[in-house]
Amino acid sequence: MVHMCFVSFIMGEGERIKPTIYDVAKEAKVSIATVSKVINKTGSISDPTRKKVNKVIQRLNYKPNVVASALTKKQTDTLALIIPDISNVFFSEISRFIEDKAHEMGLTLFICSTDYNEEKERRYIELLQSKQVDGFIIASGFQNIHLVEEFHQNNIPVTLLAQDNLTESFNVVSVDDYRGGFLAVNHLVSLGHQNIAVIAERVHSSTLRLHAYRDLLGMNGIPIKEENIIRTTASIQNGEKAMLELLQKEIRPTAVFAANDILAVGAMKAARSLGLEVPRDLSVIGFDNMILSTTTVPELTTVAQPIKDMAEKIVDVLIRQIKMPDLAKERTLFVPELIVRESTAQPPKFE
Amino acid sequence: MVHMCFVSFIMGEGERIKPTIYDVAKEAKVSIATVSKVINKTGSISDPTRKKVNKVIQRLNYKPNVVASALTKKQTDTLALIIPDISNVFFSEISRFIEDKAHEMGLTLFICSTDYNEEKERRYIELLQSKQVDGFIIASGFQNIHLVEEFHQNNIPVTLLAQDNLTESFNVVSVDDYRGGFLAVNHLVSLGHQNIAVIAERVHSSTLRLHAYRDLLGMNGIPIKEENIIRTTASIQNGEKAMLELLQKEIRPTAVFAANDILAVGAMKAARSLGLEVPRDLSVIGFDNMILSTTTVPELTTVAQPIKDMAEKIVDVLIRQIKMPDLAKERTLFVPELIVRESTAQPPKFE
DNA sequence: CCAGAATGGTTAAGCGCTTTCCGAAAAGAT
DNA sequence: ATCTTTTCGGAAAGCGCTTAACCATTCTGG
Repeated sequence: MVHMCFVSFIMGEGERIKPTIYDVAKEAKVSIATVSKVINKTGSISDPTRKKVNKVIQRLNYKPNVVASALTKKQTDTLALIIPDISNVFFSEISRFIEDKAHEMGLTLFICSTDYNEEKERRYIELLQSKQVDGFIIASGFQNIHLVEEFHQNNIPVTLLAQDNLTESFNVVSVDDYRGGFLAVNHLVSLGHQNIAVIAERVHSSTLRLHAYRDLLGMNGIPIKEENIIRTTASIQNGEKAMLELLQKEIRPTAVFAANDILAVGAMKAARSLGLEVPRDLSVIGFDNMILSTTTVPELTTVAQPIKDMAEKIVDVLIRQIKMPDLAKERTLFVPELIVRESTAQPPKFE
Repeated sequence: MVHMCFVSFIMGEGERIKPTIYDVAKEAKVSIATVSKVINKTGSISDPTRKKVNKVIQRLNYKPNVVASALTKKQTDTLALIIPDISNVFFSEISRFIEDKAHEMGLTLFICSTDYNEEKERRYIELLQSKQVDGFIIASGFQNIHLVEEFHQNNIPVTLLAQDNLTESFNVVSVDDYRGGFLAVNHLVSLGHQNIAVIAERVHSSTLRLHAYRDLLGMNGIPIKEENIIRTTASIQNGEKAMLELLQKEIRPTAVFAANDILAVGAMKAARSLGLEVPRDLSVIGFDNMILSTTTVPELTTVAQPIKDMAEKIVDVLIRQIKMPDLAKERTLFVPELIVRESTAQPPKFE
């Protein structure tokens, strides 16, 4: 008799209906409250009844319906991660670390790609609010920061990843972009480069990296030529196009600082297509230290972000904010690291 | 008076409480049933009341709680995508297409990385069942297919992506791996290669590609040397290691078929580290046509999968299965395409 | 031996929605 | 003018769970 399955589990077509907490309670001859308590390890339940209930749970293969529990607890244990594009390696790598950390903390993640598109941003944000996610992580590249401020004011927990905003105070974790830009350009300058171009994205973090570029050139008495600075969006093609344009100049740059590795790869392709050799004729430095930077020939010199640490930190910060909404907001800046590989060298000598 | 916000929306600390359907109903002086009907466009509601209700919804900035509606409708409009690793470009690219298609169909996606690890697979699957996802997409690389069979028998919709299984009948969409392997090896053979190595993953799809290799060599009267075949898992390092080993032989292969682009990139690195030039000394062909294959020097010849079409097809199939569970299962095979770039050439001539 | 404190378990309300069933009113048919 | 439909909207049950409040034991110490 022990393993008999009772009638309510068999339907017309032989379809199995999922057991509910009521079924478990009935089988174990206790109330649903008791079952709930053993599942959640709350209240005080004696050892015998706990075992009894657990046995029934096993036998019926009962899985609590967390939709129902989310409704009562007003908490879904679900986070939303909003990024521009999961197929961009930078975001997929960091997403992976965020997923792992979230999962470790018992949370599940919706990952949504918004393509730098305000309409998609709005649609996803509304949808995810409807889905009652417990908090949002907004990654760099989010366009309509105003949207975020909106629900920030409604006390919905948000943290910003590699993205800052001055009009409202958010929790943010980021790499120190200024410092990263500094490291990159300083590397080029100390190799002897004077004519350094920049290909940067049109996002805030790139702007900070660009500030470092200007300041550093200034500190070294190197004149800044605006036509050496191109802003675009991250893609290999765009990097290539930008570099082609930069190499078109009468006096062409001997080095280029690409604000991320994708653009750097494009730059290398452009150089190659013009018959230039990297790093002999052109030094290239990237940013992010993505897997890409080790697959190029020559391998790419770049600036690494500690994305695993950043990922874990941002989940921690978000969870803290969910639990204690009134805590003061904080910014955490991680320090980047220069990774010297093969794509940078001294500038060619002209007599 | 029009924009007055009523008391229940202001709490002690100035915190706003989300309005519920009751608040809308009260404000609009209708029943909650009516509000529900205008939101879902069900039942029959006169134009004036519909407008009235919508106006209140606007004013209160009401967003339906889909957790509650999921509980009553027993449907979460959420899908689970289980892959080995989102930071692997192949999976992040295909995930992106799946996300887009799912979103277009009104569904949200949980993307979960299981690292070829049975324990993680089990944990995620159980969690997601608890979260009441409407269906699963299981991508290639899933280890414990037995787990899947289990809930397949519980009538939980599952479709397999680029993964087949013979013991149970699932809906599957995949590329025609055998044909893809055929295209790749045939390309090498017709360039004149006789000594062709293979680096393959330990997954079913790679096995099929390997079958094509064997059959094709057989058809061309080329003897198959088992020591030319290495099986490993996908990573640049593993590709490199495998290639190094293959190049250690007395008579070394003149070409290698890597079962995916990641391994191919590793193979190219190995060749380069031994001072060999691709394709002059070694032809390399990959599989998948990932973005990686255009960033290498030389660019990688590979076999492309129509991943966008596959992604769209698989969510269509899954949705169909969710709606009509009793339909017969089907396999959809997409045909791959050879993309010739720079990494393959005729074998070196020896006199 | 009994008041008071633990301990172990139950009852019942309620989370925010969907949906069936029903009744009233309006519209059409005779 | 009366009867039948149709249209519109409401009442209420219920989805599967959590939790506050409560009650019944058993345990403790004076």
